[in-house]
Amino acid sequence: MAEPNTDFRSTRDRILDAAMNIFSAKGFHDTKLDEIVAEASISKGSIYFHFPNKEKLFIALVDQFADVIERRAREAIGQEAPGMLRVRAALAAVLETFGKYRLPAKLLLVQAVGLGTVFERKRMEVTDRFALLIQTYLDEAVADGSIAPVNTHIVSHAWMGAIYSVVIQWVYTGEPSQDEIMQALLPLLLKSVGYQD
Amino acid sequence: MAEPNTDFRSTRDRILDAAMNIFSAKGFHDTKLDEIVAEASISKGSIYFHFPNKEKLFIALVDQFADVIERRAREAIGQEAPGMLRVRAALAAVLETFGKYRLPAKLLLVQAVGLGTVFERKRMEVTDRFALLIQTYLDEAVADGSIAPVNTHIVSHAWMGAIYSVVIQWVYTGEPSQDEIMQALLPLLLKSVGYQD
DNA sequence: ATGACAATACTGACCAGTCAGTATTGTGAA
DNA sequence: TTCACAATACTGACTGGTCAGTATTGTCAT
Repeated sequence: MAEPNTDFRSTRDRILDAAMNIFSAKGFHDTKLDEIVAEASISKGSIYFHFPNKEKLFIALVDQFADVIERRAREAIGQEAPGMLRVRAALAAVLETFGKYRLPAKLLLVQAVGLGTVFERKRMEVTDRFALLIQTYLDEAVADGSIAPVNTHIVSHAWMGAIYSVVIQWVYTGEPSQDEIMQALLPLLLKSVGYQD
Repeated sequence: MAEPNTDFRSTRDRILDAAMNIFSAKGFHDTKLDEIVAEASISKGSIYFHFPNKEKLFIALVDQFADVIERRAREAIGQEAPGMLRVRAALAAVLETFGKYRLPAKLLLVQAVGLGTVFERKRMEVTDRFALLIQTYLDEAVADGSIAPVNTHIVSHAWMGAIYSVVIQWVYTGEPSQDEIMQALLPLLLKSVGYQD
């Protein structure tokens, strides 16, 4: 009865892949588990073997991607001297990572918004995690005199929002290109705290 | 049989009020029409007398608020001389309006995101409307030399995102205060295009 | 033969939307 | 001013499709 498994990825990974494709395209509520089943060529029972429910499956995807972004940002930072260069490197890493992973970006920035309270908490947690990362290094830059004092809490959230919205725009329309974004957005953000390359 | 109507607002307005309260708190999918019915003290049929379906009711609220914001921004602009002062006035007006209307702000910036294609189009339409407004006056400011040339398309979207995300943060936590936002965010945005008060 | 994993048919709670009927208000003819 | 009728506004019990989650049985590697 069971087809021989000609696809050597584990069932769990195939579920995650298919779920990413469909969730990111159609959103949480408009995605039927049966669609994921079809796309992944697995069985519905398998989903419930690997994940407790639809919600947790979705959140697993969000967490997965949030981890990737944060790891990349931290790696980029690690190679830079303290101060504003670190902030710059982190921003560039985040932008690059969003650019490299369109679907996860859309999942996190669009599809994970506006679902009930449970998801909202998760999304705030992720957003705050990034904002705090930025804020930390901004504070550092203020402390060592790279930039003049600013409300780093507001700045970090404003930056996140700016990045999010330009990335979302790009995810939907493909415009502006990643290059343009990098060349226009990065200086814009840095200038906003009075820093010039 | 019918209770005497001691509430003189029209039924339609009561539906809109209740819908705003509940949609903005719980999101589209987690809001049951029966909850709106209870909150508004009307009948389910009335909703369908005044609105074709749940989706259109939600969108009516979004449109209503988008109109308010745009009108206020245009009013603020009308009283300013051309150039960067107009941009500044529009930003201030938008921020102030978001501040004054917490629930609609949350509806538009959070609850209207990540619902399927229909809503997404509406949300992009609204966002683009604002972004274009800003972009127009930014272009004006570039033309008359108030600021140096920039990619006004990216700038306007980045600004929208920055405003959105700080406002969302404020909607959820009440922090930072509107005053702080005004005093930190406005200069930040203006500085990002090289303009000093 | 046992346990990990997979396939499929099935269930039932849920809830948007319906509709036949009632109430209220408006109109205009006698 | 009153009655007949119409148009509009509102009611709430009911329905039917949907889909997350489950039960059951099957398979295969060790």
